[in-house]
Amino acid sequence: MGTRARHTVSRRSRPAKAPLSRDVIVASALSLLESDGLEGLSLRRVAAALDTGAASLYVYLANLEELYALMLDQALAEMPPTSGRKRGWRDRLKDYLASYLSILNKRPGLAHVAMSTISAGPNTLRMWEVLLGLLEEGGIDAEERVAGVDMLLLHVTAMAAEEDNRRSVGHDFKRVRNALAVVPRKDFPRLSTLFEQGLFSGSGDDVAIGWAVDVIVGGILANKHRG
Amino acid sequence: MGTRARHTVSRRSRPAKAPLSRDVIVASALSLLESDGLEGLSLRRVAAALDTGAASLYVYLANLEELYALMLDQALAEMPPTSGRKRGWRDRLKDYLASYLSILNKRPGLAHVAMSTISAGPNTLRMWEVLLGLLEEGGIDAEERVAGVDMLLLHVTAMAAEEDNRRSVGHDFKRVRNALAVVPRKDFPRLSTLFEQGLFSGSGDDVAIGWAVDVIVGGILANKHRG
DNA sequence: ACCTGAACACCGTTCAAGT
DNA sequence: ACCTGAACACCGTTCAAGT
Repeated sequence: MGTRARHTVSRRSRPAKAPLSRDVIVASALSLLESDGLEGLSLRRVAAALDTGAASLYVYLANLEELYALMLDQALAEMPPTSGRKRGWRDRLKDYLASYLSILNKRPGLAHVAMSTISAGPNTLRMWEVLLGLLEEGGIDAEERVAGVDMLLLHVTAMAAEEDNRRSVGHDFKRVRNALAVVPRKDFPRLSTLFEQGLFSGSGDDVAIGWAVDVIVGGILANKHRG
Repeated sequence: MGTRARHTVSRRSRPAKAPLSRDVIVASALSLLESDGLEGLSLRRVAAALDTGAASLYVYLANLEELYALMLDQALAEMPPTSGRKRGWRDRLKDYLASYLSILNKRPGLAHVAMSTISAGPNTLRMWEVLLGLLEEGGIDAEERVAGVDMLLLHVTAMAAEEDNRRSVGHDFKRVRNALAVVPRKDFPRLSTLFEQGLFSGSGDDVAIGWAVDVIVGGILANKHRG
């Protein structure tokens, strides 16, 4: 084993040891989330991936909650700058929210993080700004714009969280189907009829989001026209 | 120490020792949730409240996840049998969903449980049945009834979860307000304008639920009339 | 200022052993 | 069949001690 071999080994095993920073921590956490899901994510594991101990992270983070908020905002960096095409504002709104949905769905558990965290990071604010602009373009009043964006984001986030459940529990979903199949017609006439007609597919996908956005936007507009 | 004293003490300290059952466990867990919130709830603590060890619970529960589902369904036992008054189906729908919201809001953390659990318990099914009936009364088609109930429940649950956050983090919410107050007008013109107009109150309460239900129901009806 | 090992106060779940 | 103590494999967070 000559000098060359020793040299190579030392370079490989300690490449300046990734100097640790908020960004590095958040990136590492997101990649852990993507590969192992929310159950596989912990401060200890993030630290281990960064070749250090969990205590070291507390120089950059107040707590786990803060890491969650940073992760969410970082993930939202992938949002398109604005929905490029011309078309109608309503279609662009649908596309934009579909982007949001797919960002959440790409990382198992991030939707749940989004449900329990309030981010005020730059990318989150930009998303709000874009959505407010789209509703403004649609001629929706200021007050209803705020409530509308809140409602749209809440709904898409919740849809993503539900989709997450469907994926992660897997056969628990089958348990629900079985429970429905056995439901007594006497007590639950509507449920059993609808089940027979195969109307409990468990949607939650790309189709469902378009429908939901249409319902919410259509509902806001309809409310306006009624006073 | 005579016989009498010994007798009394043994009665007091071990009143037949609460013979342990699914129902007892779930009731104990719900009361723990109500008093200490979700962070104060654990299998070990439920077991301790029942004067036993955590391992004993596994005779009645497969795991924590199952306890969550049982808790949710048990809490839903409080739902009114149906919204009693005559009035319109739409108002009764609003009241019914307001009941659901308040059941979730009474127990801090239950909304988050509801977001990550799929219950097929009797009380959950009854709630679905009632909601399906109300939308049927409203003349909404079968397919849209299912999607509509799903959407309504998802939304109210998500609202409750958000409300939960607002309460439990408390000053974190203030942090968001501060972040909004400082937002650069150049990059976020709409956000800063709306903030100045005081339109970020953080609603989420009884008013908001009526509005949201109106939007969703109105949206479903509006969609129908467009084809 | 930044990093760390060790400790603290917890978790859910399993399992061998008891009744 | 039901219950249990102890153990296993984890957590987030703190803190004294190092550089």
